[in-house]
Amino acid sequence: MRIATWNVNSLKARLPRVEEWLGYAQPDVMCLQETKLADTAFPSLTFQALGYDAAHHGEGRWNGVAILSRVGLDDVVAGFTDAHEPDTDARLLWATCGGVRVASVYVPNGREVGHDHYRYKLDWLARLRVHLESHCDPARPLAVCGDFNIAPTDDDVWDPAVFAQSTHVTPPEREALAALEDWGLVDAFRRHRPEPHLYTYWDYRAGMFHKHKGMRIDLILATPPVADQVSFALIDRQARKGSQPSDHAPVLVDTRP
DNA sequence: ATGGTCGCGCAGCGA
Repeated sequence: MRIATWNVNSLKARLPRVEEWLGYAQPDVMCLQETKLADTAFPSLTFQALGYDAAHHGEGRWNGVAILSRVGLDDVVAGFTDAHEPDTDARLLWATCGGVRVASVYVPNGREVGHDHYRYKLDWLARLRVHLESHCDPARPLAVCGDFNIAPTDDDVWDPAVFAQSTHVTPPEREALAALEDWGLVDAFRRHRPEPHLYTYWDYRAGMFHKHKGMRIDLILATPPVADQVSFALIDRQARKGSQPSDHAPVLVDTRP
């Protein structure tokens, strides 16, 4: 099974590129983030015509996550299901696809260290960990895919010195990510591709993509029943090139049957 | 890097 994730930075703006990508990459499950669409504007029929069932959790101008699947799409749940206030943002969607519980996640950016949004980011990640503890089992197939807005290690940024004291690399953020791994998730791409300086995001500004100055912040975190079966892993840099690209590239992993 | 571009939506914010 091929599982992919892509922060598309507006599905309306990116639909032609997404259709093109589905055509040549042929994922079985595709998680999308930053669709920036209301549910009523989500192009379900376009994906249906390409052979994909789809679920979307959106709010309109910002955020928005989706899961496309051609191996079944069941038990769809949007957001957290706990006793706390519902998340103000559309950042989390669950579905079961081909026997794998899948989450499409768009972790808050954090904006600045010390900002209210930075606290929201850390709280959001802690809440995700609690959700895993209460709803999921690390012994069963699970893949949490999306834009985590965290570079797990200094190997995942082009110049750690530039990012010192910045969001995406701070110890509290990395510890929050490590807490997910402590529960039982494995960075499936990294396990298969250990070499440093492989990125999934490059700022549109200043020709950062062409200078190879990026960050690896889009992750596929999977439990061992999935992660142990990965046979291939790729960041598709081609998708970051050409006309009207997202500022993120898709990430995919293949698992053995 | 903190200039430099996008997307949204029509000013300026968020990333």
